[in-house]
Amino acid sequence: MKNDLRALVAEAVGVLVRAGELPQAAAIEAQIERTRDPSHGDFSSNVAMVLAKPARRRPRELAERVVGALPASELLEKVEIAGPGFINFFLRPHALQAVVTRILAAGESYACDRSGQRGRILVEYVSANPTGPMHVGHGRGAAYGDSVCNILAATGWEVHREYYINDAGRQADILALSVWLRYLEQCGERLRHPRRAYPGDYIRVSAARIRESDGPRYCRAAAQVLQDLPEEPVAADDASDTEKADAKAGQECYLDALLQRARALLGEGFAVIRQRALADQLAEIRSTLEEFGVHFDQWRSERELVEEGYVQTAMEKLEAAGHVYELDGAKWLRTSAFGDEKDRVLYKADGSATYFANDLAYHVHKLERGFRHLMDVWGADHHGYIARVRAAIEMLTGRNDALQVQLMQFVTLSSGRMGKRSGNFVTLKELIADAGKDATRFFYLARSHDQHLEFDVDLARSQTNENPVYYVQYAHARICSLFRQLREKGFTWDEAAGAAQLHALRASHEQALLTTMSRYGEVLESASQQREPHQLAHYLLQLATDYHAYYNAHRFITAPVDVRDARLSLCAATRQVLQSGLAMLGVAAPETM
RNA sequence: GCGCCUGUAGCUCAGGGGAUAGAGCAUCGGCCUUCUAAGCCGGUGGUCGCAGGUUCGAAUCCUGCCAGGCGCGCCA
Repeated sequence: MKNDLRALVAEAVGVLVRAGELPQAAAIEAQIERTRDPSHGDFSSNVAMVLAKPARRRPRELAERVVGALPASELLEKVEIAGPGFINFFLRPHALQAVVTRILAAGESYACDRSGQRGRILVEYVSANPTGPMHVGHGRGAAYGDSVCNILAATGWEVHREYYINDAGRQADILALSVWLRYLEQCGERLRHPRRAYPGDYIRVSAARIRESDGPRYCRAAAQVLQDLPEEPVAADDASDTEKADAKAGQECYLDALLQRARALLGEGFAVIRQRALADQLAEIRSTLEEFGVHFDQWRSERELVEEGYVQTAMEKLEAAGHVYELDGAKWLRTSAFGDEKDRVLYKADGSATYFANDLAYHVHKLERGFRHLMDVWGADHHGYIARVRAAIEMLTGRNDALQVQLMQFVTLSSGRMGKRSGNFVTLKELIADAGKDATRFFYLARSHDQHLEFDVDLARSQTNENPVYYVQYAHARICSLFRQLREKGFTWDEAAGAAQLHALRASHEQALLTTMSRYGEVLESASQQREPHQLAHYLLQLATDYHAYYNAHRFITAPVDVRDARLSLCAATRQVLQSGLAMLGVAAPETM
């Protein structure tokens, strides 16, 4: 509908351009917008005000000319010029009513384009390290990524959803070490758990599982483990910042020494423990995401990517292209030549690859698989990482527009629910168990991802009218209930009669509801282009508001026969849009509440 | 110090060049013998962080401050 009007205005402007009344290039600026105030019609255009200056004419006078050049359209009731030069379009009631027929005919595919003709896009999201349970920050990226994918897939994109498993590198080693040290504890050895090792109870669980299945095979005497190792440095509470930084660095060194010792004492056993520990964490992550209704087409292992040679190939190409140099024993990538603020290390002085080296190979591999568009969903703390990945992609493919990164701002929990001690944070699983999948997803998605999110746990878990997610779900359930009542009372909804009676839907509540429903496609498209599911969440709240108001103002089952079927058609169409929109957010549309 | 995000009603947030700035919660007052009151109707409440600038028009764009968050690793 918006596009129809845009075409009309463009045509009128074209006529004026050809008549020499407007400059050539001006036409592109024309905008059509929904009005805020119904007295301004359904849509308005600012074209006359925008073109006034280049045309050297007064806005209202120009508006007259544009309106005069407007082709006839059966969509329009009237066109008015108002305010400083707005052209306001009033739709004929029929144009609005027809949306009901279109929705009911299209069903769940209403306003959707599932052709995939816009191209293939690979969306990587969550990708939480399998070194512990998912927390509430990961949940935001999961809900966002999943919903954006739903929206993209409904607006012409062929979407591939991927989770990158960071199962190589130092963090995975530290996980393994942490599990092993707990395992030793459970074998009766007395060791102090390192401060920078993973502290959570889930580490003990993994350790116990290994002990149960493999027995004491990996047990070594504490004295042997700690032999010749220095004390772990500790900074006092009142230490200066530099002292604390020194202690932290020392603790990392201590951890590295322990890692080396673990490898020496365990041999192949260390890799076994690491794989077991990673598998445990990954299983926990998978089950959490399953509960959250988040699915992936592919889980891609960093370790496998390395083993399959993709990193090696990428590094050779970068070296061949002369982008790599050595300094202080490390291999560096000249990313600063491609917009990064400094060069980055690919291989550390100890010969091991950085996370960045593997990750850039992964991104290039994504492009090689035929995805022209890549989207990554990251926490805002990874902001500084964007430039180097873009730089690497550009070095290897010549493209600087391939990767779009969406940053999730931080999540905090309301009312002091944040766990204070590390390893004791609130997990996503706990949040879902507490507030429910639907409320959790809706709360995440109702806020712009650009905005720090204060998650109101008490509100999300409350089963009262204060909780906004129920407001939308209730509108859907209410309509379902209406049709149940209809059957119970021996009435039927005659859809054909409803279609023929649509002209009866002229009440202000009906007009408002019809207008909101006709916006669905525009909102979906905007949410898709902006990658902003929260637009859809807000739209659904508005749609529910319009429906509840309508429901309270009118009767349906007991309405006069000449309007009853039309009203029921309107209700059925509303239910369809609610259901489709909630599906985009991954929130259930219950039939009863 | 540099980079990114944010500052809008008491609280949580939409709106991100357009017409009198919106919603939910909170608060105050109405509406259930009739299809779910997890609902509806109405009232109170805002110098859009501050100061300049651009524009016919600025909460929105630009600059500078102020405040908060997050980064600035041979961690991932």
